[in-house]
Amino acid sequence: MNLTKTTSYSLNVLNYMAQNREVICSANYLHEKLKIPHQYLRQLLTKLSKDGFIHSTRGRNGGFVFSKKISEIFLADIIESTEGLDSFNKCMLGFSDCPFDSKCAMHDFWVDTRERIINELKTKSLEDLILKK
Amino acid sequence: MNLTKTTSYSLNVLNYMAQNREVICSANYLHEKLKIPHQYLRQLLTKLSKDGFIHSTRGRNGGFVFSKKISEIFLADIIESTEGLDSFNKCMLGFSDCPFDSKCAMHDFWVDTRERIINELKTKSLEDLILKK
DNA sequence: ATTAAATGCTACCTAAAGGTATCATATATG
DNA sequence: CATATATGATACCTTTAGGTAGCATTTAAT
Repeated sequence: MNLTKTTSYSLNVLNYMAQNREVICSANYLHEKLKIPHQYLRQLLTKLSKDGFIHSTRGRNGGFVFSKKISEIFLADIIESTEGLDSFNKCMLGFSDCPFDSKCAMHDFWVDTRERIINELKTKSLEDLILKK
Repeated sequence: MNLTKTTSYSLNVLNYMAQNREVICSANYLHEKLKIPHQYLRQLLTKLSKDGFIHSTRGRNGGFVFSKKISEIFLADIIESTEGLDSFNKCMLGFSDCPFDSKCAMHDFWVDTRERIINELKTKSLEDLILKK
């Protein structure tokens, strides 16, 4: 009942970059700061580039910067790109014969709860995560 | 952000048994009814026996029956036995440097939400899942 | 130009979840 | 008793998420 490690890594990276926008972050730099496995981190960064969150520059002094305003990057967008949000649209108990439309004993509870969570993730942007100093 | 397949299988089995308490369910019978992989299902049933939810009888006409009242088996108990409930006690975003006690931007939201979920799972028993006919 | 330091790409490795096969043991029934 | 049908136990296989290695390409600094 939690986000995948890969999703947490991605959120962690983008959160760090949001808190430190003055620096161009290379994979190596982020690896040292966040202790995320180096090569795996590089794959994630390439994916985040392809998905349009960040932009890469190659060569010496290269690295990654945001390709759009951090107030326009919502947590749901990031989660969607790494693991999808489909799990919220299913029966909470994972019953395949219990389509989300029908009413199992958990239905009303889960409709309400998942709406709260989805809403939170869709409205909370990276900017909202910035720590007040 | 969902329960593991193994947990869903277990919930599905116990839910079926709760709805059909008149029959002694063999692994083979449950396999045919629920389409859960036969041998994997047998492992799960053995585990559910060891964890005290059900009781097995061997030999011809053997199978599984509940070893306690289904009003005393809560969803949280089942989830705890298959995948644990630890994930609820961690930072929602999975940040290892964000202990759950401290306050990241998701803190208040997650404290509230996880309490609702945990409470639901701890108070909903298998009896509560029984379909009114 | 050469080199150092960066990303792009891609093939491969590892660990864990999910799933299979099989032998041993128990028991009801003919 | 023999047999069919159960579970117990355990070793092994498969798939997927997570992680590594290394070559090609790009670019800044010397």
